[in-house]
Amino acid sequence: MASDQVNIKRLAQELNISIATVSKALNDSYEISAKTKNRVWDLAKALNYTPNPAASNLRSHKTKTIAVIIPDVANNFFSLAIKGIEEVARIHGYHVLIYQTHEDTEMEISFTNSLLNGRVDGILTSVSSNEYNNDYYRDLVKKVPLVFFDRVYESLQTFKITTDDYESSFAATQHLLDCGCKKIAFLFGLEKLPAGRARFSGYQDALKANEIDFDEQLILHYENLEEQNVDNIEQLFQQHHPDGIFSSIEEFIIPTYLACRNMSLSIPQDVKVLSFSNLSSAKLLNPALTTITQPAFDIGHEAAKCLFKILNNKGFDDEQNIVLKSTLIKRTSTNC
Amino acid sequence: MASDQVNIKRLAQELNISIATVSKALNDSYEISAKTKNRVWDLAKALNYTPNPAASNLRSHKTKTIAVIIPDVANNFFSLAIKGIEEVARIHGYHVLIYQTHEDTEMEISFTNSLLNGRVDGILTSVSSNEYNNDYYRDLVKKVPLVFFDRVYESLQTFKITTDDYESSFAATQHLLDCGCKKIAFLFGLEKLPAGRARFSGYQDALKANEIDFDEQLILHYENLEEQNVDNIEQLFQQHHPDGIFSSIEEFIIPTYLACRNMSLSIPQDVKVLSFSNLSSAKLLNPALTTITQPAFDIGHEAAKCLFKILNNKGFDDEQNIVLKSTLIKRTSTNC
DNA sequence: AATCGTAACATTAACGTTTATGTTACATAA
DNA sequence: TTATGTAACATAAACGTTAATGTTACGATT
Repeated sequence: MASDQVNIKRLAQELNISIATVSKALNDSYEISAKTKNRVWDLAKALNYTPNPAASNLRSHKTKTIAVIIPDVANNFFSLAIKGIEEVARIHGYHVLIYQTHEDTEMEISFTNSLLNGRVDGILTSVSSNEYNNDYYRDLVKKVPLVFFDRVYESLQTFKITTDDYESSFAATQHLLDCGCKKIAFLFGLEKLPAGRARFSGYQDALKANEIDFDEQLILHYENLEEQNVDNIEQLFQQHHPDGIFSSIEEFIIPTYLACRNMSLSIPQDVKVLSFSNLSSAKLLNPALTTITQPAFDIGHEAAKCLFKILNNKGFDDEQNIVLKSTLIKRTSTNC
Repeated sequence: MASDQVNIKRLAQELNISIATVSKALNDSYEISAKTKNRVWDLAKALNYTPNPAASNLRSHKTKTIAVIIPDVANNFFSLAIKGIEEVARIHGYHVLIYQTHEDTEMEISFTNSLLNGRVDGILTSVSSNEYNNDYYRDLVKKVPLVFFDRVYESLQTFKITTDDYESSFAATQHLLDCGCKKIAFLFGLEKLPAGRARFSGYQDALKANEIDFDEQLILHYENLEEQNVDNIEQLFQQHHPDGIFSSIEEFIIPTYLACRNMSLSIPQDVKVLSFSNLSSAKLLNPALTTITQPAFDIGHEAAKCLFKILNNKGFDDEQNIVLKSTLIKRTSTNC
């Protein structure tokens, strides 16, 4: 585009040395004398040389690129996680590719497969909720360095970064019970995934620990349409009169508040509400919402660090589960 | 990793034809007979062949990759924009690289420069707020297909996707005036960028149109610390008693609500508040917040479409400004 | 029948690196 | 002295594509 592209051949010609020497000098090889290295470095800087990534990748099988595969970018949790990932990648001089699956396992697999031809050095993924597809990943982890975060598959030979879903869910349920709730509805999301099931178990076990019978009727499953969720929640109230709402995913918050508003139920007087959430404005809601907040940024940070650990050690038959703690932030919506 | 890598050489051997024929068949060249193409395609599918991106890129100078450079991923506006970009990219079979500048122009330029060696086919960018650096981009747009969105530099020979900042700002100010406000404070962000200045002008001109004197004292500049902003807003109230707040960036919302809460000012009785924002929970705030909402997803969508227009036409000395409309959503925070 | 055009392939040279394998010159060891 | 080791470079072969150029066979044209 500008004048002739500057590559190592050009540098070699100008310095009257071989291109191999230039390459090794640029890579700071021990084979090259300090004097020659400096000549190369100086000229490279003067001519504003940057190596061609395609050529380098083709030859060395290193791409300096990782991929992040997630359900949705426009989500408080995932955008924070990406932020964490991106920071670690930048420190390592790596590039970050983003793919959105829209909770569609088929698309997830399609994206993943498109990365197996050497486009990336590794993959960070948070799996889709619409299906549980352990088999695919069982093979995949053998083919490419892969780290799961938050939404993981179990018993796979790789790194998994999660949060203490069970414990935080138990604690949150206990908090509702402590506030006097007797009939706590559970708004169920991520049902097919370990994360969702752990949250559900925490809820169930907290009830059991307090000798409260589990009531199937108080479980509401997530639908993709916001209005549908509002309707469902209203129906739940009309039929079963819960005095507490435990929302296991952020997507239920707006429907819950809208339903309460529609039915003139006041939070927390008539019903106490809490939810898993990374909503920064939770404290400004009407009323301020009690949340179980996952350390989204840290999860991304940690996941990326694990991936680079694999990339540096080569041996990616390592397995490790890292569990970070979520925080229960008590606010007005669960005031006693 | 698995068995021998499957490449076109392997396909050629198995089919007993030349690698050139395989390559052309895979690319559906007119030179190859239908029969041969089918043999190649069938075997390629059978062996699960996917072309090596590095080799293809090295030879053809096409990367099937675009870069998105933005200040921050964990931001409602930008994450929605990315979502729009990613969708268009997927339709075109392109990959998307993400870079965060953290509002730092130096990092922005560093990222951008690292992409000029053929790593991407084009760049989408929303520039940092900490500096106005037209010069750099004046050269850049000649070197690489580039599309600006939302935060643009003016008078550059390329595509720019923006929103009607001036008009929506004017309308929002008019709305506050219509609700009876006499002293409207302006919370100023993006001051160095055309977007921020247009919002400010819209505010000023609306005042002028209503024969209200502009008061420098009612302007508050954004600080990076949330608490600092809270303090500043409280001070603003104590010293100048505004009856309306026009926040030109989303980041002022929480500080504004907190300041009002701290000072026991009730919205909208004591002061009416509105803000530029893509906060999905705006309607659930206490009180529900009137917003000027930018079509973030559409902006990303449109920006990506423009970039692909450039990539397909080759001629990227085209210039075009596309202006999308923001929406003023009136809610309780500006009730009369 | 000789010529030409062209469909359908093959040969081969890139693209810009990295790296395995030479090749020197010179210091050191035997 | 000769052999040996090694520092510091050069040569050349990959990596897996694409594309410019060659080749062949065969039907159409004159």
